[in-house]
Amino acid sequence: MSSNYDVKQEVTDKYSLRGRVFHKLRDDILSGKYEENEELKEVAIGEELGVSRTPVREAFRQLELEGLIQIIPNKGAYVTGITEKDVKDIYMIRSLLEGLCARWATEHITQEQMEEMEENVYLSKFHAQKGHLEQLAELDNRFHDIMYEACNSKMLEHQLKDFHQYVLRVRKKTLANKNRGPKSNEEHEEILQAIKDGDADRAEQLANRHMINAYDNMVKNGLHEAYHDREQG
Amino acid sequence: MSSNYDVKQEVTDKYSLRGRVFHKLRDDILSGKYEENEELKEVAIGEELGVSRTPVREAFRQLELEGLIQIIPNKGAYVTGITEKDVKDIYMIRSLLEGLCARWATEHITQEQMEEMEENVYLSKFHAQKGHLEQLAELDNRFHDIMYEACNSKMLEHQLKDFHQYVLRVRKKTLANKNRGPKSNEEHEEILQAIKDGDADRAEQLANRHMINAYDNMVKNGLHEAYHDREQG
DNA sequence: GCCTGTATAAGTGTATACAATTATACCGAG
DNA sequence: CTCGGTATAATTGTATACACTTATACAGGC
Repeated sequence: MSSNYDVKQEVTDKYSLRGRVFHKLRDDILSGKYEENEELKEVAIGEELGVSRTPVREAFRQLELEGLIQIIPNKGAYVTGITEKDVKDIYMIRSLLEGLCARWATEHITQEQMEEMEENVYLSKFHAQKGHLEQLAELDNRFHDIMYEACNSKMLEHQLKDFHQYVLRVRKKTLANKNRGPKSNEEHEEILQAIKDGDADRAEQLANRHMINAYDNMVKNGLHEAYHDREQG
Repeated sequence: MSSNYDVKQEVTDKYSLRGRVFHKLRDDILSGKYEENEELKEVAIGEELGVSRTPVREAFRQLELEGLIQIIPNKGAYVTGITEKDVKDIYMIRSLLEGLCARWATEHITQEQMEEMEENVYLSKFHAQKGHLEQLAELDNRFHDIMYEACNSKMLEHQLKDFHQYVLRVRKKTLANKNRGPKSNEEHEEILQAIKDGDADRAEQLANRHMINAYDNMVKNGLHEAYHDREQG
């Protein structure tokens, strides 16, 4: 677990060399600039970004914590691969935790958060009709973030954000699917309704199902091609 | 997600300075040598262990990932506090994940793992009768570790081990309670039986309940005194 | 007395030099 | 040609020096 429990710190991070290296490398890994299992060399990265090895090394330690690279002592840092099974496991785990999150959110959500969720769902409908996939993805992320905050548990929030980060690499592919966007938003609306009704059981169940549906959809639409020949035992 | 997905690395870690600093500091924090919110200074730690600041700094980054310290840029590293609510949240989250773990373990456990579990339960009975709390705690940990391995998901295993690590500081207190030891082992036996029967639903439910019981017991017996006046908003 | 600003000290951030480890290339023996 | 070993290079690990940021103390103005 790793990482930053404090949002403010992440901001501050951007102003330190280590922070900048960290964010740059993370973006590059998530965007697929580096191949899986590709070795990251300290000097090469350092020269590329115009910094010395020290901040690079420290950024590596952070990336390892985020699970994006694996550091083998005296050997090197390698971009971690996610197997299909890993993705599946994460979605199953997330399914449970998103459910718990929805339950707690039902009990602790503020008026303000509720309103932002409503706005989110409303806006999503519009962009879904127009086929604006980019905005739809953005709103989808935000919907979940609001719920993470609303659950009033920084432990759970942190966990879910970590997982979300982790599957981001894969998630792009599934959001490019035109059918899922609208369907996903319908489910958001149902979850929101349950929260508004104060029905924690139903909210949990729906959020649970929402994740499983997202996974099922992803499997049907291209997870395999995204990970064709990179599986490991 | 803080940390090491590879066991071999942890071993290797012990032979590097950074690794040694990391393990030493972790043990010290978990054993309560440092107060909550105490500041860890790079030079002081370095001098104490006879190393320079570099490995200390890198160890800090790892500890931050494990959630044991919080690093504030340009200020310092502070031992993180766990509030009562954090502990409660973690146990609720663990309850779900231990349940999932038991379910998957039912589906994937090997003959060898099953036998070690049986031996574990059997031995625990003996030590429970004798009142050997130390051994009982050890076996309790091991029981869960076996299940984590048996679930055949390195993602879930990693999560659960992280959480376990996190509450270790608190857990000591609850295991010192004479009543819980035997009761806990009885529950282990039931879980094992469900796994043996191939009844995944029951295994999940029992493991679920097992965690909640552990938490309830802890609350009744001294969590409060361990965390009396250190809560935060 | 309190507030503010500046000087000093302490501590972290970064760069670099050196040590240790690991990978690579080359050469010789079989 | 292949296998093994050694020398060399490349890369990571660690220590240290310097830069920058933050905290502290003290002095002066109000």
